[in-house]
Amino acid sequence: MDLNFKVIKKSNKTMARIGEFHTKWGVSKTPMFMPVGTQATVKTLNPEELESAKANVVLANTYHLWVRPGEDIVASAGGLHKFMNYKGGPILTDSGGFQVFSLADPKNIKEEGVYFKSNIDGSNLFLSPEESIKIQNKLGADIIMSFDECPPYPATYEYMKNSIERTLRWAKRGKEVHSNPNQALFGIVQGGEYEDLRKESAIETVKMNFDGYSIGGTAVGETKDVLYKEIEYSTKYLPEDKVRYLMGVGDPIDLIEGVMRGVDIFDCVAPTRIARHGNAHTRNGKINLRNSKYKEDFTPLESNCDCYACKNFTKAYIRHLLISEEVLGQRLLSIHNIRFLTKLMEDITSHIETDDLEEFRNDFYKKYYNKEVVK
RNA sequence: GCGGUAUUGGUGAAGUGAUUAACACGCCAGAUUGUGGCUCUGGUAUGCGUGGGUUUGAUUCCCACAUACCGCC
Repeated sequence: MDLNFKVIKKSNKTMARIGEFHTKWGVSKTPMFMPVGTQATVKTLNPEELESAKANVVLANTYHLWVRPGEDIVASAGGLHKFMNYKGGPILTDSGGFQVFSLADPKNIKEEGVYFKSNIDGSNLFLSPEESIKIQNKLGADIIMSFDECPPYPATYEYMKNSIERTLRWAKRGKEVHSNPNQALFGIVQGGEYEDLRKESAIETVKMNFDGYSIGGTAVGETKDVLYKEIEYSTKYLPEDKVRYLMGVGDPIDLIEGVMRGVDIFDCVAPTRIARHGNAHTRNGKINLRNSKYKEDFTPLESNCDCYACKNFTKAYIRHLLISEEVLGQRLLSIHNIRFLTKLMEDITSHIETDDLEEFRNDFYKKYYNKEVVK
């Protein structure tokens, strides 16, 4: 399915752009951050809370839903949206590629697919590109991903070359079996830190004419310099009129840098994971609410934030909840962190409008890290 | 009043006549990037009830005192 992506405004200074795409859930505006709901739920949050944090697209994971409860059960429920009662926007499913590679022994990555062990009971499982797409067809998300290999970092040039070529063959195999016309299918660019491989991967993937393009294999341990180059090496060879999705990146500064390099959408577990571990993003940096200095701090996480947590609760209370292991603490921080990133994307958008995103970046960086941008 | 037992960090406790007093919890701090994770990694008693004594050396042995608990009158 075509997402009818349109670029509304382009920066004259960077590759940043404002755009929108369309699904039956309406218009989705980019640049956008998508929270992750691996097991058909954004951990600790209900759909109303997601909407209150201005989430639009949410992610779910093919691997997890395949092993439990199984794609047939989700299909019987009427698809992911009905199963999880999410009406706030589109759902995107990851192919399972990333999970499989964290569970598989590298030598069990074969041409036909990947052999690995279940994280639940250790049983032997096999996932192929065709199977991944078929599962995603049944799960019924609006946007689905090709089954790719997410190579480790660092990987040798030889390894990476073989890997991207296999990922290209897998993309083709997946596309051939894709049978749900209501779903947009994305291809995934790989190639690690090697420009020529990113280029080859991008060009060959684009030739297959997907509904959008993902940039994968990033944020796997490389430095930020390398990450930004990987993004550039990829977006450079991707078409203007298709959505570009940088997978797994969610550090606030990386979102800005990504947009400046032409990325439209991002996802990341970080805002919800760090929330569950007691951390909150603020414009003045990340803070750990478990720290004793917040014991008597009766101010909100951020005084100018419009999220439910900031409008109703204090740091001292949230700290108390976290220390007492009350789940509301994790929930309030999750709401705040998601809203922090969706608000960041709104600010990025307005600075593309005024075409001064670099200044915004510098200012944000200075406040968040309490230092000047290096370079 | 007499007898017995006990007294180790914020808590529950282990332990030995002698290099850094175990472990757990708590507390303090850090990590976390297509979620195998309410997870992981660090730090946390200049001190073993108080005062004496024995000894080369005592938290560990002895004495007194204090406190607590349990018996008995």
